[in-house]
Amino acid sequence: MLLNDRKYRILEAIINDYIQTAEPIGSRTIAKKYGLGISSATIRNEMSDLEDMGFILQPHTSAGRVPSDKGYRLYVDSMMRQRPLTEEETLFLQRMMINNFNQIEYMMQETAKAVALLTNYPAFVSEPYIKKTKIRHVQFVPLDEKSVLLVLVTDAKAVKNQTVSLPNAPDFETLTKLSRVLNQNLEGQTVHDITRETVDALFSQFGKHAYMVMPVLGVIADLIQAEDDVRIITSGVKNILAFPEFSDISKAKAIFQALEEREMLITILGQEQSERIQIIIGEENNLEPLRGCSIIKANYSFDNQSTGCIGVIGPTRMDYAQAVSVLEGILINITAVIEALSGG
Amino acid sequence: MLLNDRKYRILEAIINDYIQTAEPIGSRTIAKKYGLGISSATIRNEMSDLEDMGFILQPHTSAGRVPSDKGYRLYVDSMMRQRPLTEEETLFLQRMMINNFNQIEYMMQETAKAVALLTNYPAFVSEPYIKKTKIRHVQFVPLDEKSVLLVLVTDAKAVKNQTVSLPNAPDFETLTKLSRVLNQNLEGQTVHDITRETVDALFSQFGKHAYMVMPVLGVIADLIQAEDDVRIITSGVKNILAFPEFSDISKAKAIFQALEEREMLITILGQEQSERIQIIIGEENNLEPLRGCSIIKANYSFDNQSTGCIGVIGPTRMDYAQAVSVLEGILINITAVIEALSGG
DNA sequence: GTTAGCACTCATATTAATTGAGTGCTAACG
DNA sequence: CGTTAGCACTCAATTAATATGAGTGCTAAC
Repeated sequence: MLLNDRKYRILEAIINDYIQTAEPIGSRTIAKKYGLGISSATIRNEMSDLEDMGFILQPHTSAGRVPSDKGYRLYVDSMMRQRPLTEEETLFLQRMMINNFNQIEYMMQETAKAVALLTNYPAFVSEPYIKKTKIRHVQFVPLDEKSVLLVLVTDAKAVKNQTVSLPNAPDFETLTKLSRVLNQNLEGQTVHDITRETVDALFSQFGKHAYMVMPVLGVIADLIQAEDDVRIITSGVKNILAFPEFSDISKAKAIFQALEEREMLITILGQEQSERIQIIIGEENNLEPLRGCSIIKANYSFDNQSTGCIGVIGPTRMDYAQAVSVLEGILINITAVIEALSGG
Repeated sequence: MLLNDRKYRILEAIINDYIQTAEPIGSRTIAKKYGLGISSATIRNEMSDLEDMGFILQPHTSAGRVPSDKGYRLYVDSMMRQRPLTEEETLFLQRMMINNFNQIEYMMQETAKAVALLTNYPAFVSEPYIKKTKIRHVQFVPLDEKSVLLVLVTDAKAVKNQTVSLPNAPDFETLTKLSRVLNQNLEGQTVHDITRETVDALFSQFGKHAYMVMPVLGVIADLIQAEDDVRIITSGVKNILAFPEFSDISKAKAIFQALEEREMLITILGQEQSERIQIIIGEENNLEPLRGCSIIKANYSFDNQSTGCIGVIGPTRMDYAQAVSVLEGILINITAVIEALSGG
């Protein structure tokens, strides 16, 4: 059952208006505000049809109409108009990314902040996820008599470091040698690649420093383990307070609660990653605490191997066009920056 | 004008009750709930006196009484009873600190989280602050053909790293040599200590890799600069939503706003650091957006050189005893952990 | 000095009345 | 036949009127 042009335009007016005002909208208002050239009575008839079709609904008999999830779905699928980012916005994003390109954690943090700022919705970003992180380089850095810093660079160029406590730490020269030994044996491997033979080799090549082998391998395993966990960062959660939908403190609290729970976020992010940008409207997500919220997420990938996603969450009445535009802009710019920096 | 025992006990009852219920309390309730052995009429007379003295006040003529800032001041200065942390709480804190001792940033983050969790108030932690960070160790770590990772360890054992982009990066051997050169020239210095002579020396000792000197020094300067900035981390800001004082969304929003502004936080933290634990009640702080809030902060120091503070913020009616207990516990445990790890 | 008793105050809760945005239906119109 | 004017009807939200009750201060008696 297709919508005729008039119904289509009326629905469009209702949704646009509701996204802006959060108030149910009536026939008379539509007639006055959106010059469609028909009377309010006609609009009433059409609205009655739209309601039967399930695109809009009435909070109560004497109120105006409000878009339903199905209505929003139609909207995002076929009537929403995206706008490209302004030059300013693009510049802002690019500058941020270039500044933080080498520190993946800051980059995520800053990206989340940027998205929250540009959309005015709470934003979340999941770190690039690689199934099996490989060791690209390990190196000791002297710290003091009883500890050595171990720096680990992964194949995704993430840099991690952790102190290894030892009864007494070797000097700079020795550490340099040991660093070389470590690299010769471990470079290019995942934690699971490390065999008994490798460990044996390390023990013998470390010579009188063999006592270091196990602590060091432990730290490496920990660091990679931590790297293999998906990290999720949120920003601007307080933005939710600006929407009348959450003027009831208990609802606001529920959102805060939800966005603080890792499990919840992972569930959100986990859903299929096929599309470039995915929109989950209202009841389409089946997480109890997030009923009445919509989620927009953009899946990005990195070197064709690590993937992650960036998204925002808001009331079902959120400004989809705006949010999608920003996320789209981020995707484009991430790609651009990565290419410029790694390709150039 | 000293309070007699009876007035003292009545005031105590009022404050304790108000901290718990957030409702003005009347004479009859005090008589019934807190068996002081006197009638409500007597209590009324005493309360009238207490009001004249400025310890309590009446929101309106026919309401009960509420403690004034002056009342709270008396309370925290002389009638509040601290309780030691439970064994569980202590264990929780110590475990957290030991786990994160070597990664100062995580440690701060986790400390803030812990304080927020134990007190149920928003918490903030400022990073240990050293006026002039000294270079303890610098080292190159190979990354790829066009970049080298620079790892910097400061005298506070903070580890920082940043990629240096170069037209073509030297190999491992060379980097090791250059690392040594760098250390010989820079160890123990602050950024301001670096003289023209030092730079000249680097240029000549770097030989054909002299082109690296300026980029490297730039990165070092940046890292130390960033380190010299005070960082402040907050956690559990949403806890504020649990208090009826902030059930008005706009007030909650103001707090969120305030705690997101670095400047504001620095002002809070900046105030005199003489006392071990400092309590700022209501109007005693003169930051407009935080009117009606109290702040409790604990100043810690680290190796007698770096200092910072940990605090919570809440309604003036906050549970001072509880919050002070937790902060006191943290101070004790920080010291204990530091001594155990560095001394042992 | 303490307390019972009473008149008084005033925020809050309750109820009632009013308003007005919005609907659906019907009948007339081009 | 599709469109529209008109009208009766609905119901959340606003306003006004009223009642309630927790609390006070004061006075007079114990």
